[in-house]
Amino acid sequence: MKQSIYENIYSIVRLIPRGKVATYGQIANIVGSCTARMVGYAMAALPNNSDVPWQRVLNHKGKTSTRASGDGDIIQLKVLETEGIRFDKNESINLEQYRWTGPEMVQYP
DNA sequence: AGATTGACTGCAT
DNA sequence: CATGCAGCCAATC
Repeated sequence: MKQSIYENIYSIVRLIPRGKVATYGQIANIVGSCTARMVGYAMAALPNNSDVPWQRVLNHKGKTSTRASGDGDIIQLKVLETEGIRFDKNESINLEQYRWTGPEMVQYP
């Protein structure tokens, strides 16, 4: 089937291993043909029962960015804790520690 | 076809 | 690191 830009983004997000997270810009960089906004838009269009671990996608601040500032992000935090990710009191994580470098990318200094 | 918006990022302050 | 402004591209009206 014709893979839309969304499908491309979803494929990348599905590749994120457990216990790792990626930023919207990172996903956009891996896809290469979209921007951070597209990733966010794709996530927003994602159904609640999709097989895409959208919760592993955070913003550049290392915090969850859901549409609402209410409970939506709370669910995300809880799921990520189950993944093995620890959040600090500010509900943010160490991006340097949990940053996913990509499906075939290596860690850069 | 033009204007608006959006689960963002980067740089400046 | 927080806040503010600009840039980015696609979807929606």
